[in-house]
Amino acid sequence: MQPLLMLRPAQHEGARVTMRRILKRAFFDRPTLVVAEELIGKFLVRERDGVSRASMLTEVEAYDGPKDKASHAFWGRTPRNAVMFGPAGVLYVYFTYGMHHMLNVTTGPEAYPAAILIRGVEGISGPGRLTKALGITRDLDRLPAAKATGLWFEDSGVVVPPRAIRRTGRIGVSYAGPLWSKRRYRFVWKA
DNA sequence: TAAGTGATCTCT
DNA sequence: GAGATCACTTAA
Repeated sequence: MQPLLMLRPAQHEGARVTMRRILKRAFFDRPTLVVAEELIGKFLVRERDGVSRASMLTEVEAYDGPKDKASHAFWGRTPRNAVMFGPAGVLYVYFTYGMHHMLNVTTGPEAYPAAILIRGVEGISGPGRLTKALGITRDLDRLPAAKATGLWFEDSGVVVPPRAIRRTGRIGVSYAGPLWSKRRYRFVWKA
């Protein structure tokens, strides 16, 4: 049986008292690709009006370092992307295509620009649809991923076998050239 | 396959 | 301020 079917968000609600393990900054303060792969199978928890919803992560993309041509940080620090240059475990939410909010979480050490784009959770695929479904806007930009923020990451207890995670090139970044767009920086839980 | 939408950034 | 661009979605 697939782990995906063994523990669903609804069941997590009942198990939280003994299982809650919010991912701390130290989890994100590691190499971006490592964090990205380990995020698969973790919970993304969104709390609004006292109601929390946990969604299991199924798809993420890494944007790693100043040399990553597909990264917002490649052209240097700007007001928008400054948070990528800061400490790990901070939310980076930006608006694009005139209609979509994109949710990212920063990784790696201070001054090293990197973040992970949250592309999908169980039942929702596509980064724009995800933020719309969970009510994520730029109000959350620059805030730490923590309970006080209303958005955080949590260990689920699910162990995703490495062979269940497919690595592919990143989506929509062909402008960065084949070297960077084809790098296997996208992690997808192949259920 | 292309329209839609608006913030962001790079020029003037 | 103008113009180009954009880590996307949807309808066709």
